[in-house]
Amino acid sequence: MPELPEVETVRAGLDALISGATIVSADVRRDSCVRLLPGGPAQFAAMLADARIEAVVRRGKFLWMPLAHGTPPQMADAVPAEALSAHLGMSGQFRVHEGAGAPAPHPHCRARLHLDRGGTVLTLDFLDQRTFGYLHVEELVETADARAGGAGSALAAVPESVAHIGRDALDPAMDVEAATRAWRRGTRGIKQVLLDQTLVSGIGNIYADEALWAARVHPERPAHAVSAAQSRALLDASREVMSRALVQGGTSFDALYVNVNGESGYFSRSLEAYGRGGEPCGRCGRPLRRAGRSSPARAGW
DNA sequence: AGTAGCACCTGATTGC
DNA sequence: TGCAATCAGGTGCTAC
Repeated sequence: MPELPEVETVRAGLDALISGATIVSADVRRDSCVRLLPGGPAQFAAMLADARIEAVVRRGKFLWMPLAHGTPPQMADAVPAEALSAHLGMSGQFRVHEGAGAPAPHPHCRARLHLDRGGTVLTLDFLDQRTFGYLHVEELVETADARAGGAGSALAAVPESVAHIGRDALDPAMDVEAATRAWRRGTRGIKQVLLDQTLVSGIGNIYADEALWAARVHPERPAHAVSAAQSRALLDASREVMSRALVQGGTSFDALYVNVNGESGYFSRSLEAYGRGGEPCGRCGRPLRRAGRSSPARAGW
């Protein structure tokens, strides 16, 4: 499943291939992959036509591409007000084909965008087997934390649907003290809190389990019973394991095949906890016990 | 306000 | 063999 490292791999791949390209047309092959607009998929396609993709940006697991329309003389100070946003859900993928004669759309292809990058024909397919992902065209809005962002963040605005999402674990502008303080409020199990994208974004089921294992904190421990030191250890562990995954995801990446398949195992050999219920713990050798719903397991903390 | 629970959807796997 | 139940999982909405 795509979590922060997988989505960042996709973002970097897309950015290299389609930034600066103009959208010629959009072909929505399954209406429900486009978020509700008053005019439906037709409006979606109309809003994209002739727009130029300025960049590919990410916060947590959310992706978006600020759009510029037309080429007015005063373009220099024109700030994109709109973006094509995307969420990969559980199974979303982007694939780019360069040149004319793109292959027939895959059965899971939900939308196909035709692009032009300086005269080169590009085909951008959005694939999504389980259909939890989506595409959307929406306004960019300023958020308080975007304005307060310190050094390192170029983010000035985020799509409306991302406004409630917290800065992600690898964002240099994230406020560590505020984040760990927020984590320790409330009665929910700490794993639930790690998965709450409004506090710190980007952490999903896999990396939550890995961080909990590394920091030796039980996933069902009430958040208020987690110490400040443990909370910082959890954040550090999340960053560390996601950084390692990102390096591996980034290396095995083919320029024209933007890989998003989080299950494809490039990092799975390194996992200590996720999906390992019943297997021996890498620290103590005792079997890992499943904890909670579909949570992996834990032993030896 | 904070939290639990469910809906959303499809393909693979398991059970009868 | 064939069909039905189960699972997987991120997000967003509703209800308590």
